[in-house]
Amino acid sequence: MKFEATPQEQLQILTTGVVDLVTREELLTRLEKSYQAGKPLVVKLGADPSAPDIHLGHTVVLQKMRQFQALGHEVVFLIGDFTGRIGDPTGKKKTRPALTEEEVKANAETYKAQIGKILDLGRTRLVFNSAWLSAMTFADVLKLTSQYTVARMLERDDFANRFKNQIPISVVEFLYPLMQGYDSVALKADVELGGVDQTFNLLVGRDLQKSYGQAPQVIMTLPILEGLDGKDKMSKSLGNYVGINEPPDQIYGKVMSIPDDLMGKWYDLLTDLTPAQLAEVKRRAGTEPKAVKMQLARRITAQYHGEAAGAQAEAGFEKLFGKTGDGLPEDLEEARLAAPAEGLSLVRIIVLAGLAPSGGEAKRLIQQGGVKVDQEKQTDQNRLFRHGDTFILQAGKRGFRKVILD
RNA sequence: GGAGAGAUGCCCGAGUGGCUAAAGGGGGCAGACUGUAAAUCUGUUGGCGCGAGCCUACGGUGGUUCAAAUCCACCUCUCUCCA
Repeated sequence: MKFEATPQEQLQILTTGVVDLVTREELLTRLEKSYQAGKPLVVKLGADPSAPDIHLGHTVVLQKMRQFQALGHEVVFLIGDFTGRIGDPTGKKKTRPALTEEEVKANAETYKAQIGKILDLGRTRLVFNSAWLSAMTFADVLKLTSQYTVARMLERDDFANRFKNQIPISVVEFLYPLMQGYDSVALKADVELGGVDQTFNLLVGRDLQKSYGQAPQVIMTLPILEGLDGKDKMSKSLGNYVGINEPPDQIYGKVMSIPDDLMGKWYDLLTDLTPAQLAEVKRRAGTEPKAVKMQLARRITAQYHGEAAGAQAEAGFEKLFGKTGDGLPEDLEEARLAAPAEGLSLVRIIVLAGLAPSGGEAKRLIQQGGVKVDQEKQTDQNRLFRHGDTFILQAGKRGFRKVILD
């Protein structure tokens, strides 16, 4: 194949926004060779098979993948199903259950549907590491483990800290980086991408490739995106994430709720503004933070749902929270509930409508003044509603339902 | 293999026989204030029940007791020191 961009141009594009690059020279050399031979580079990205919800944090790396792809390289999306199938003992009590083959497949499909919003699926290779890992014999594993020392393993921050603080480290955990590194060997990866927290694992891949007689992969790490709380990295388990599959209103609203200090970074990592535009945005952030944040929310929403949806989400937001709005969301989710003859209490309705996980929680919401029916604050948790009643129920800041009692 | 320490609610952590659904902190949620921001203040934070109350819960199992997170036995797991 032929490449449009010269190696130098490619290098320029690919290295922007990258935290660590090991090494720049190697990358350039590979790009040159690939350019001359008309042979695309193999670019690897690994994914956890058990958490198929792609969120904005993942997109930082995926966007880099797309750049490689757009330049004509071969991107490989690797699903680490092997570890998923074995189960993960590190979680102590809640030992992650081993995923079945069906679950892995289902998750892979979910991934596909989502990464398709960013990558060109037709030119993305989807692979499972069980393909080679499950075929390894114990002797193969020993050979693999003999390539690394405990001291080197303990270089990883995570391990070093736990070791120092006397927190258990399972021996299998030492195998994970080796497995991940071996994936690079199996794929003959030219480049591996990951978040900065993956640096150690990516470096292991380099070492192993050398051990197995391959040229070591170039590694590129990208910044970690903080989640909605502005403190921790965005992750599903912390609940501070924005999934790219979420409805427009959700995405818009969630983005609006991030701390101001985070706006700059989100602009950097999640939008494709030019450096000049970014500078302008950051300058304005100090004086008109709300407008700048709304623009951010709109842009991000539009990326996954289109411009129209972005604009609509913004209008909905204004209606809901703006000074001129009526405090109601644009699209109310309906909850049709079957009402018995004696009626249904407010508490039950809140639970049945899915606005609270338990009756106790619903009562709390009412007691704390967080529940409204048709915009009126409710104080009687036992208030009865009957067959035929229709009203707008609000529980908490964000929970709205149009309730219809049949 | 030997000796010792430990396992408590989402997390950290107090609690050594009843007053303990379990102090305190963090986090979460709600309210006030705002820009669904931050900061601050207040409240709340196992489940069921309108309620009296009932159920579940302090690593696991069994036991002592009118009564156990607390005492005993065994088990599981973790850490430390020695070998």
